[in-house]
Amino acid sequence: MAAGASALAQKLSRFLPLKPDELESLAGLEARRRAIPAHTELVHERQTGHQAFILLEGWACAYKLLPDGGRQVIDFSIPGDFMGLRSVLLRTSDHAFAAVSDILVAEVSAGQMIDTFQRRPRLAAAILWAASRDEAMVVEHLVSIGRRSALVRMAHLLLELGLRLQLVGLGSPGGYACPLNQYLLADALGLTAIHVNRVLRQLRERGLVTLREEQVEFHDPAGLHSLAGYHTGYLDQGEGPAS
Amino acid sequence: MAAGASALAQKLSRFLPLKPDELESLAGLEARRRAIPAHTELVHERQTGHQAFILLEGWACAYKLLPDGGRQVIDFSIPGDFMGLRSVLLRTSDHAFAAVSDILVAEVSAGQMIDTFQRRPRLAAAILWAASRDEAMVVEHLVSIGRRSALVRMAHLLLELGLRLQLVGLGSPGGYACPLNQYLLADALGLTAIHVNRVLRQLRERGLVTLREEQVEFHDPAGLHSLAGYHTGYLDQGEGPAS
DNA sequence: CGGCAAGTTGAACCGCCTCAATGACGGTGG
DNA sequence: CCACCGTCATTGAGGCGGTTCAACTTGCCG
Repeated sequence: MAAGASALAQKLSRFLPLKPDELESLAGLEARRRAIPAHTELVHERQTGHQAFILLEGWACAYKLLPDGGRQVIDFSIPGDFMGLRSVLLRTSDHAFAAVSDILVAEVSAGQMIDTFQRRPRLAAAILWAASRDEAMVVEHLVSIGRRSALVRMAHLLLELGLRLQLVGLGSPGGYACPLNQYLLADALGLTAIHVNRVLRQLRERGLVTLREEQVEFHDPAGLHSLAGYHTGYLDQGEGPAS
Repeated sequence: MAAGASALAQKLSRFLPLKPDELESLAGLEARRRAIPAHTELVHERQTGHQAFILLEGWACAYKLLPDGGRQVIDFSIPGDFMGLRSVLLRTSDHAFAAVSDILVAEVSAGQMIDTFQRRPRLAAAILWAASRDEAMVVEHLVSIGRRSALVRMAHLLLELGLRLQLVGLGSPGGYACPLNQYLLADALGLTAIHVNRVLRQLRERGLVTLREEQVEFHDPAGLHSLAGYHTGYLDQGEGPAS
């Protein structure tokens, strides 16, 4: 893989080494770029219009709002992630997207997607693999919220984000830059910001992990894995074709 | 659509009216049938071997087990649902499947799937639409567990199952047959069976809905919708092609 | 300097859990 | 035929995890 390849190209190459013509098609999907400032809503819930985004730089999140004003963050998007791929087939978007930090995205129309899928089946398979992996992450998230304690949930999330970032060349085993504040973490984990604060304190006091000044630092990765009961199976960190 | 068509054919036809040759291919996917008794595990977590199932009759559930013995049900499968579609691309299944009642399934190999996708692009789009819809349901489920009270969660689940069943010709606006016991509901909603019991009692005493002898009866659909803050957008109950 | 967003901490409350027990039902074997 | 069992539903009492409300701090920016 060429140096300087996009985060998405890096990620897909883990599943399937991409050929020059496939990389070219991928670059075509990433051509129509747009910078978006932090805290902007890209897509609102139930928005029609079939287009997806590829996140090139920065962090975003997918979420749903509730009638009572509450918010549930479905997942966080990092460079190399598709956003809104589902709305290419569904009539409307089933959730909203917002920029967490300043971000750079590529807009992809439904037509472009379908065209690429027909002309580049291997690339299509790789993109569907990535989408399946994202789905598996949502499922793991659901399990977290349903059956794990707040402490374990937080540990799990911080570990998962670390692994995902490493796959696209951001972050290291020791930590990573993380623009998420405690409100966002709370809405992701189904907690209040206040309790997130207490949970982070516990993790810090146990010498496991620190989140300070937008930086996550793992002090005891083994201890954290053990606390979180973490196994990476669902992430399928690609070691060649699955089939 | 022909009378007596499979539940899956009924469902897909809502998205895209299927042509005879497409219905034939679909029937081909549903040909290799197998009866499975209740409470049997079809696929265990991290199972390799790329195959999917189409549920033809009965109910099943997808779930993950936790180290502490807990269980989180990801979703329930009803006739016309695919199970394990994701494991066609992912190296291993990211969760387990079990039969809730006695069921009848069709086994579909990864090769068969890929072959059908290449030869019948319209059918492929319809199947991906159904898969996107399933994903949207998992997302809604996540929102429920993360941000809704136990009472609202339960109301939401019972309503959603009702709508899904109606789409494949099972159940009516007044209710439906439901083989789920309180333990299963608890593991789906992130509660204990004991609390499920109390929640069901509340719903009953408020005159909204009853679950007795494997039968759900809606006594006040409007009141239930209002309590659940239910809107059907994410279900995309198909009224013709989306694109 | 004043204002706002984000983080931190304490105290009281409550939704849901845990532990414990009881009842209803169908199946099974003596 | 009935004693026995396992499964499921039901109910009570007490406890804990996480919420709610209410400060107070810190840092940033105009």
